[in-house]
Amino acid sequence: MESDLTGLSGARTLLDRTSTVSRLAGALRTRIIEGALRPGAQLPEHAVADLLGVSRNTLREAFRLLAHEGLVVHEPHRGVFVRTLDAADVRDIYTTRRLVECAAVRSENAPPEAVAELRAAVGAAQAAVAGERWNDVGTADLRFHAAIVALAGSWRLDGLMDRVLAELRLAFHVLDDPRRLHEPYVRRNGEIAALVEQGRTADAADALAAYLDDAERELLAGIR
Amino acid sequence: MESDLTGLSGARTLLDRTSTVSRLAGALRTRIIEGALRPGAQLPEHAVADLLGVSRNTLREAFRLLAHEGLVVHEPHRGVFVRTLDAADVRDIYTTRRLVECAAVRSENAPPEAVAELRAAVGAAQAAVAGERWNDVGTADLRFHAAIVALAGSWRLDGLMDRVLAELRLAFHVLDDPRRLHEPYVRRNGEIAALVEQGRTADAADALAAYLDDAERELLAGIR
DNA sequence: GCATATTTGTCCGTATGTATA
DNA sequence: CTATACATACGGACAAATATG
Repeated sequence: MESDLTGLSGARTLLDRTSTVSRLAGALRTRIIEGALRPGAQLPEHAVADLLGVSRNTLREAFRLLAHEGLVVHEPHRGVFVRTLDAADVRDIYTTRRLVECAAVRSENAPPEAVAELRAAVGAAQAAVAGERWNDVGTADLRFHAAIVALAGSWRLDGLMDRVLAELRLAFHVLDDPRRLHEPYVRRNGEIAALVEQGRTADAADALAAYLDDAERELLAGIR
Repeated sequence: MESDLTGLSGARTLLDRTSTVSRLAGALRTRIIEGALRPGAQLPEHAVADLLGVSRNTLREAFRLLAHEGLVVHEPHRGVFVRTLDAADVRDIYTTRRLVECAAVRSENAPPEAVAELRAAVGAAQAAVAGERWNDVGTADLRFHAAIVALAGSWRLDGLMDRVLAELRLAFHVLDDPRRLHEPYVRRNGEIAALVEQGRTADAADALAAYLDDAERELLAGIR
């Protein structure tokens, strides 16, 4: 198994204030979801602790958090690895997304902030597409879907789904063409946002279900 | 990934192969869920580590897991405390439950095991009521609702909701009368199970929604 | 299949900072 | 305000498991 730590260079400056474990987990989480640390890469305790200037004990606490989030896997006596999602994981994530997102979009009295956030996420995605910043397109896409979940008005549900969507980014990183993955969905996000704004929640739920089916199919095809 | 086909993995082997941190977290989780450690109680590192015969570093790793599950709260430089749920938490949990459980019960091709588990949970609850083991009644109740979620067929969703239901037990422990809390719901669980078995999923979802509304109301009244 | 090196798992001691009586 | 207790974080140690030659 490879032990590629290139995504950790220059990390030291990010670790300045607040709790060391939180900052450590945050720094690793950012590098994982942005793809700097690729799925399958091992994170040896000694090497990572030295690189980031923390003790092994502190690093292990951060690893526990990330393992609990599903971003890394802890293999006993073997070490910590960036999670690699398989086809079953992708199917499972989309089963969860279909259930939660389609139910959330039907919510009766959705928070106005969440509706506004929908529109904002669509705008960010369009801007990212115009600038050909494909990683940002993916970020805006997931931001849109986090806003969909927020329509339900439960911050607990928001937190749960944030983690599921973060996991999903692990699947993005094993694909070759980031453009083909996200670009067609930006338009569909806009259509769903419009339906929500018009109060046509049932239509929005149908559009969302079709969206998720297509996205799952394409992702599964890309994963092989 | 673990495929143990030997059938020889007895308790000793199992204990040896699980990490101290996992067992530690499990022990603490059990004590919190069962109410032996009451909401608001502090868990001083040194005392708990000595009591359970582990090092503080190991204990801190377990604390990180439990904090991530929401069973304890980590207050900077003050320590970890068993979580105390307020009314907003209860409302939030029930918003999540309503969305997820009512959607799950409508699932088209639910796994047969989950349907069987529904019936088994109802039986366990009835037996616990007969034996006046009120804590077990609560356990069986949550087991029933975990089975409801399992109808959706996503083990990721199962894990998310398991944690939400575990959190909910924290609210039970601040109430006085455990009997009045759970007993009336055992019958309603049985009715919901019957509706699911008959394929009347829409009726089951309605009954479930009414159940959750009542339970939330009663819990909020008890919390004051 | 064996011996060795590496890494993880766990523990301890300690220095420092923070909150509280 | 001082004193005390506790959390935070570090570094070193050693056994056990795993990887390597």
